[in-house]
This record gives sequence, structure tokens and C-alpha cells, in this order.
Amino acid sequence: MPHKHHTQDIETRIASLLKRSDLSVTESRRKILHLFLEQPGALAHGDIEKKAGEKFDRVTVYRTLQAFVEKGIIHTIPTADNSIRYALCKDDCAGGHHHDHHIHFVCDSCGNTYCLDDVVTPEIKLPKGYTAAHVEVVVEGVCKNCKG
Amino acid sequence: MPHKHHTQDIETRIASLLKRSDLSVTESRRKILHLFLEQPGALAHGDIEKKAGEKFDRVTVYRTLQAFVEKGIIHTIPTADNSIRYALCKDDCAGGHHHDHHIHFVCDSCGNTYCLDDVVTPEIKLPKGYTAAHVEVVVEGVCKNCKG
DNA sequence: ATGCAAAAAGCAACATAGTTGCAAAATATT
DNA sequence: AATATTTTGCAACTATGTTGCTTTTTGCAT
Ligand SMILES: [Mn+2]
Ligand SMILES: [Mn+2]
Ligand SMILES: [Zn+2]
Ligand SMILES: [Zn+2]
Repeated sequence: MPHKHHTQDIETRIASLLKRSDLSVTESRRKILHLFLEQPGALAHGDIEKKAGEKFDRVTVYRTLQAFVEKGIIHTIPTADNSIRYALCKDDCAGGHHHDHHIHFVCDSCGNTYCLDDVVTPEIKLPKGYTAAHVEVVVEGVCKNCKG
Repeated sequence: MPHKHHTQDIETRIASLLKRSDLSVTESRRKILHLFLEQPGALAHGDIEKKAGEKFDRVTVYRTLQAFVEKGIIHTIPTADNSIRYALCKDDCAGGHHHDHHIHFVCDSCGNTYCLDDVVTPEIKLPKGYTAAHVEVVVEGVCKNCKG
């Protein structure tokens, strides 16, 4: 029964990820983490609430996402339409500090948001007197899946 | 009375900016435009509501900002904390189409957001299959006024 | 200046988003 | 299995944003 075995693997992965982050393994955390792992893009709070919210309270979704951000499991993505989106961090974000130096891409066609992990944020030459601590780049256009 | 004369200049400027944008010159529009002109940074909706809102209805502030964005008088700035900020556009934005290709800077110290009009958004080399229509860059750090 | 048509403001009611305190339930630890 | 600790769900609340409609203001022609 290979499918069940695969599912088991994901659940194991989820449990160890939570334990590594000092979070107890609860049903809502497993469910929400599952949502992130089973698809490539980012998720808006609304998406998560729809997919998981029939089972869980709204407040639980808020608190779960908040905990995941604090623990470096997911990071937020600023978008022009001002709806926060969340995506999984790379493993080295664990420990409370984020080091996501990749850019983000929002597709006009399908609406998905992707982390382009291989595209490093460019150096920005600022005017005299300004010091940069962090650079956020969001590119909007048409994604790989929607071109044609 | 030089001060009054200066004020008169600003009011004239405001009125002509509104007329050029096919907007009738109303008290709330003048007031809100004044807020933008009398300070260098960007304003969050909340700021505007606090400063102008004692006099005007909340809904009027929403509709005024919306009209200004549509007419190319102000543009929105996406920020990490997901509170929309607005800043004045350059003159060539009028006509409904925005061409703001500058980056934005959010100061960790004073909290202000600035348009760095002279810093052009960098070229981003995307993976195969992705097409960029627009690039948004927000730099966070310490601003000119707060360094030291 | 006055009157009129069009636009905008104000109001009320509503919808959505996010927060907080607390009791009940689930989880981790012994 | 018993207990201490976390997390959940619920309720109530605040904040943010939207819509329809009436009154007021504005722009314009007389
Ligand atoms: Mn990312
Ligand atoms: Mn700007
Ligand atoms: Zn797409
Ligand atoms: Zn500053």
C-alpha cells in the first residue's frame, strides 16, 4: 500500500518539524502544515480558513499561523493588494530568525504567489544616509504554468 | 504677511492639481491633499483618518483616497506589516496610469515610509517561463534623519 | 448673483478581519 | 494513569472596509 506509506511519511515529517520547533503536535497544526506541504505556492489567511476552517475555529487559525511565523516555519509575503500571504520557510529559518533572501512572484493570471528560492534579492544602492537592513522584492507578472 | 501668501500658494497648487485630475475641489480633498504636501513621507490610512477624520467622515476618507489613486495623484505602498500606505505620485502619473518605478524605504526607527524617487527598481533575472510585468521593492532599515 | 444638474459628503447599516480573556479540552510529562 | 502545561473554542469586542440612500456642496449656465 504505497499511498498510505507516503502519507505516513508526510505525517512523520510534520510531527518532527513541529517538535524541532518546540511546538506540541496538535490536530490543527498538523492540518495547516499539511496544507502548505501539499501545494507549491503561498496561502492567504482566507485560503487556509476556508480549507481548514470548517474543522477549526478562526482564532485557532490565526494563532497557528502566528506561532509558525514566530518559530520560523513559515514567512509572510507582502503583496500589492494588501492581503497577507504565507509560505514555508527553508529549513535554516528555524530558531526564530528568518533568513529568506529570495524574491516573490505573484501571477496575474492564476493569482498564485510563489517563492523563487533561487532568485536572490539584488543589491540596492541607496542615497547617502540610508542604511538597509532588509530588502523585499515582489515581482508581478505571468508564471511558468500560465504562460502560452 | 508672507505666511499667508505661502499658504495661498499651496492652496492654489492643490486646486489646480485637483482640476487637472477632473476632480471637483472639495474641502475634504483639499484637506487630505494638504496632509500629503506638508510632509515628506507616506501616510497610512489610519494616519489620515486621525488627522482629518475629526472633521470628515470615515467613508469620505476612503472614497477620497480611492479617487486619488484612480486619478494618479497618490500611489499605494505595500509593506510587511500589511498596512497600506499612500504617497504622492510624480506629476507624470496623472491620467489614470501609474509609472512609479522607484523603490520605497521603511525606517525601523521613526516608522516613516519614503519614496526614494531617484532609486530605480533593479532588473530581476527570473527563472525560465516567468514574465515580469511589474517589480516592487521595499527596503527596510534606518533613514537619513534617524542615523547616528 | 441665482438657479439647476451633477457630484460628493454624511449617515446608517452591514460585512469582513483581527484581538483578547477565559473555561474546556488536548497534549506532554511524570 | 495522574498531573501540569498548552492549546483550543467560544464569546465578546475592536478595527477595517463597503454599500445604498439622503442631504449638502460644487460647478456651470443663465
Ligand atoms: Mn518566500
Ligand atoms: Mn512611491
Ligand atoms: Zn500563474
Ligand atoms: Zn527614520
